[in-house]
Amino acid sequence: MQNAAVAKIFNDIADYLELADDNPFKIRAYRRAAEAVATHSTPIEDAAEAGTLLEIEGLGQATAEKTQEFLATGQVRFLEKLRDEYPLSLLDLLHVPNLGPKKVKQLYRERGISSVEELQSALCKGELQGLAGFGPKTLQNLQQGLLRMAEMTKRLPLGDARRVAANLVVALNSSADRIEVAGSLRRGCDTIGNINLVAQTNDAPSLIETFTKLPGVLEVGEQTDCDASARLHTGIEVHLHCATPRDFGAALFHATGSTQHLAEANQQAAARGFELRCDGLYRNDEFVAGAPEADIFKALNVPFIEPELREGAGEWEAAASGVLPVLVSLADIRGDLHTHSTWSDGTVTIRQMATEMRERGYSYFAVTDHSKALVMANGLDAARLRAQAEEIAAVQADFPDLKILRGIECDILRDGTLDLDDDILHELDIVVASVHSAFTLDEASQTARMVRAIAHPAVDIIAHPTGRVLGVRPPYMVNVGALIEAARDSATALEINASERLDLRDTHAKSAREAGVLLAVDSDAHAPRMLPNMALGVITARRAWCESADVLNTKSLENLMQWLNRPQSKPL
DNA sequence: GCCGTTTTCGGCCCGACTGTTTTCAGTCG
Repeated sequence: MQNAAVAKIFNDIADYLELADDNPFKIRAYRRAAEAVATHSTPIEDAAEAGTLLEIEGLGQATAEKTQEFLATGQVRFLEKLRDEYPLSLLDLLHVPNLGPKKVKQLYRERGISSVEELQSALCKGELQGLAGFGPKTLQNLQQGLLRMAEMTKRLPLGDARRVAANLVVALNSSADRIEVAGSLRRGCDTIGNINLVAQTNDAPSLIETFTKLPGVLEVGEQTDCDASARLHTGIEVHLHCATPRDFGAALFHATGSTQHLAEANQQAAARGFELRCDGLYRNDEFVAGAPEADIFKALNVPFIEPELREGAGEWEAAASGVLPVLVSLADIRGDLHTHSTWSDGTVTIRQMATEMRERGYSYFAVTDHSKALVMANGLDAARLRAQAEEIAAVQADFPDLKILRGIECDILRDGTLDLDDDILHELDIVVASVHSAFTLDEASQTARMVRAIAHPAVDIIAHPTGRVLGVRPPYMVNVGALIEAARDSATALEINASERLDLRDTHAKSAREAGVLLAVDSDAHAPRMLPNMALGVITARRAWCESADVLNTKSLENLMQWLNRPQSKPL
């Protein structure tokens, strides 16, 4: 499957054209082509072979030919020519926050800066002082941008890490009896520093050799008889630990962590007269349990603690006193309350989305396109929103078992008022409200703004409440505690946005749940390929100790409709 | 560069914000 490789070609071309200050619509066309290829559900080489590339929306004559050329020769001459003009490392500079194509080009032309490292060095040495357009504030912003980028690129977002790990497991599966993902990835942390794998095998040396020779491996680190580390081309480090059938469960338990959870596990074991070693649970030097992992909990006479709870945050006490939550699972999710269509910036029609939702087995979903303030996303005003109602009704007629809720993702304006008038909001089945502007307000203003929106009687859900995008943007400054209080007082749900954000994050979601605030786990899908992200949101909800009843969209349609018509205690 | 049609050209993605200016360029969503 070459879709990702072809998409990268088009994105690189778009980056280069941006540097060259080319026609912005041409650049957009390449980005669209990249998106179209990346989200194409079958291998692009199949379409190329069948001669149906032009049938893919977003691909035209030029991009189809370049796709063919890449598949045939492994390169695209047009891109090679662009590469001759600018060094490859220049593209990395485009990803520095606060740095766009114009300034990247200026830095390259006037200071010879062609990489992130060179920019860092020039900033440190004060070499950019006096450069036109680079005043003190800009230099400070660049310094902060570099810091943010360094922090973000060190860790992989959960979704990306899961894909990398899944590929590794597939690649190694035939060489081992069994392979499991462990570490922070198994616990479902929002970002992952390194990937831990535990394998069951009787031939560790040969598995380790296979592992270190995988095509994605950039450099091999330390090795022992049963452990190996390697850095992948993507920069992420992978640890492989080999265990025997006898101690596989203990190895998985230890590799899963967290450090705090393991420290408490040792205390718990000791208190019961056991000793927890790397290869199993012992009593008086006698092996008691080592596999499966669940046997260790059984021997300690506590219920199994789900990996998402293993953070040393009270899970051992809860287990010992029999009050561990029955965590929400993906199977509990009955619908998706935050999705987009071609009416705003989604890639598929309401009908196509409905088909996807039915395939996922949902009983309902909400069409929540952007509101008019988000001009770039072609946000809807009241007139278009009313026109959309007709299309929803028409599609609904063909989907008797799937309720399509009429909704909006309404912008919360700078002063906390909503982007649309009350009369149109009250016509809708569901109102999701969120912030897409003025991220730099101070904490008090941002909090007041959002609290005002939360208290609005028409608002049902606050989407991505802290505004972060994993690996892209940190949260804005806001008092989450105050948001939770306001949400509780007005019976407003807070979202765990499952795509690219994981916002609310686990700890905040836990506080919300403890305060009695309902959480909505939503995909915020702009394309069908984003629907499976729901799993990431559910993992985050599990890390927040959520049971099914804590999550709004586990409700049956009937109960959901009842909740949407709830009386809100606080008037505006 | 893609797309749709009024069909081989013209429209497509625009406004807010910031920092640097002294009337606006660059970046971002």
